[in-house]
Amino acid sequence: MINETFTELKLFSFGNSLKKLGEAIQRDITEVCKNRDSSFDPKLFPILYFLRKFEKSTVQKLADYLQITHPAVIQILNKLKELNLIETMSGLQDKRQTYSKLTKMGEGLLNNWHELYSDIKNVNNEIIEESGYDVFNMINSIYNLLKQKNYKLRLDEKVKKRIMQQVEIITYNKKYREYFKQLNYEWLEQYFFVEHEDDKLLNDPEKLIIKKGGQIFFARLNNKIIGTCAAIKIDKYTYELSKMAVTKKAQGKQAGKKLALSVIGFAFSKKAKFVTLLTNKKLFAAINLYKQLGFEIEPEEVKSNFEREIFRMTLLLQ
Amino acid sequence: MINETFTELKLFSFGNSLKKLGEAIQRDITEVCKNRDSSFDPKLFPILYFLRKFEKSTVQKLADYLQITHPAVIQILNKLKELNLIETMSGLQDKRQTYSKLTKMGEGLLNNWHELYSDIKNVNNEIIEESGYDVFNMINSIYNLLKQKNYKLRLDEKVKKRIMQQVEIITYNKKYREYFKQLNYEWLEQYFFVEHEDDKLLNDPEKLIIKKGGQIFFARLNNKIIGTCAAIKIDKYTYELSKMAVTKKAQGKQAGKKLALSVIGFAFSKKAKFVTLLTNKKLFAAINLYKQLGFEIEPEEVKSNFEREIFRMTLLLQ
DNA sequence: TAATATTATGTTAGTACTTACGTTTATATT
DNA sequence: AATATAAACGTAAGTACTAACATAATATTA
Repeated sequence: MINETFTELKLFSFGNSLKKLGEAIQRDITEVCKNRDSSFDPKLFPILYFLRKFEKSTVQKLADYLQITHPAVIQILNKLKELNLIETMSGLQDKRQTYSKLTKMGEGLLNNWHELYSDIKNVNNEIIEESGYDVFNMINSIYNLLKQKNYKLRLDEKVKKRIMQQVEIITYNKKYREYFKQLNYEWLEQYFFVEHEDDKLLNDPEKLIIKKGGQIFFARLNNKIIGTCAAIKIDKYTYELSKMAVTKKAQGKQAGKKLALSVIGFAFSKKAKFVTLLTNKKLFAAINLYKQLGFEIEPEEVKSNFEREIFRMTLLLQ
Repeated sequence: MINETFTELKLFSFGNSLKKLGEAIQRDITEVCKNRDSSFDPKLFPILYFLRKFEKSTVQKLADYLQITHPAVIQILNKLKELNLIETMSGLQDKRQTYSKLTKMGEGLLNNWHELYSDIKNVNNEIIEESGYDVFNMINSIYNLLKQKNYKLRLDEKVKKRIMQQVEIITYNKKYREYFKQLNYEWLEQYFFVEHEDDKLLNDPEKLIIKKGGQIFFARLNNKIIGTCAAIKIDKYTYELSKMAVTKKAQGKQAGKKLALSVIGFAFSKKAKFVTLLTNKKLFAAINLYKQLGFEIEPEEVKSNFEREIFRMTLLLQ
């Protein structure tokens, strides 16, 4: 029972599991090294090794190749300096740089350490081989996966998808009429102001939208109506996506996308050829959504009787 | 060129590589969570989750199942307490224990977090699946390998084997005669004192050992003689392993084992049936070595003319 | 039953990093 | 040439742990 819990949690914190395993191994190595005569410190080794191979190096170069931050490098370099294993000098051409190189003592120590270093490598190799897993390729492939598409993006996608699944779309029903008006008022008052034309439509949607062959959709999340959108019939071939409004509290939950998709679906089911809409230049998020769904901006800007800087977008249904 | 260096170092510090990968993933998760509305802290989650499932728990139980140390648990519990997410009470039967359980607020928060928790699990799962590696089994199998035979043991074996390979064994030669005496004096003076009987043998090994069909072996490491041991012929079937001495500076380098093996090999090549020796109760390390090589303690303790608490061990050659 | 060992928790200090920020120098842009 | 921007390094402080120690309660054993 407890093990099940643990397995579940492991998937949640598998980064931590990797970290802990790595730490356990490093701890063992450090402990073993400490108890040997020449007090080999495995933490210091990689930098010394690198300096032997390349004679001298700047801080940044060490940080890059050891894949640690530059303060970490500096802290190790300071220790090495205290132990007289390296010496540092500032760069000749570029005075910002600090070059480090091994002292005679450092080289000597490195030679002493070399055999223990090999032994440790052999033990690690033995463990990896015995485990039967290609640990290095695993590490690399996970690194690369995260480089291609970072964690944030992956999680954002998952969250959006989940929320979208939770949002239900329902069609018009008298008892929701007030929501149609309220949501649109909230939206209009936020961005513009409510005009007579709007008012008429919002107060009698049944007559002006439904009875004329259109439809009104509502988005529901946890039994609360959070958004609405209308499909208004223009002619046999054309429906207008209009009166899209999502309450501010529920933004980012993909309700708009789902509502728009419902309108498109409705038009398609009526065998229409076009879905068209009017939108305003400043509604960036909405415009992006429409583009994502395949709407294209009409070349000629339209002057409407609403006092807004608006233009038309149209989707061609196959 | 640099990449080669890096690959070599990676094998040396593969524990660190694992650790860094794990850290990178955890950092991403923590960052994403911080930027969400309800400031979900992934570090706090496992304990809350565990407490919901089991209602209450002691510190130790949490530490065991989360595989962290108890101070780590306490530090997280303190944070949870500050946030009023848990409350603690000391155990009723066992007053040493401290039980923690969720508050109403903790439960509520956990419910809020639950969906994001699932999303994170899904992302992790996605990454693991995309990588194509069975990461969890890998982690487990490495843990188990280290449980079966810990790192220290593995490394000790490697070091011993390497050093043993470096120690050469050579047979008697006039120019080494002084070493035979010196090394034994050093050893005798450390543990006992040099007696007349010893002195005779050490001063004329050629006459008293070699000419009587025995042999004297020397252990050489980096062109320095570090140990010696004699095979003294007792009769046609029996050789005595005697005058084993390894300089203190070179102890732990398996020279003793290699010398003993040389004596056994010598006796075997002479078609002997027994190798026997006298040793003292207080020489634990030596006794262990002899046991390891197959020597068995003779049941009756022997009174020798040396003033020591000694007994005989014998190896039966097949 | 007293002495000793073990267990459960708490505390402190250390470790091996990190992030955040500041300073100096170099490079690009206007 | 003046100025903005960026890079390299250094420092300080934080983080998420650990090891080591201390203390009190409980269990075991002579």
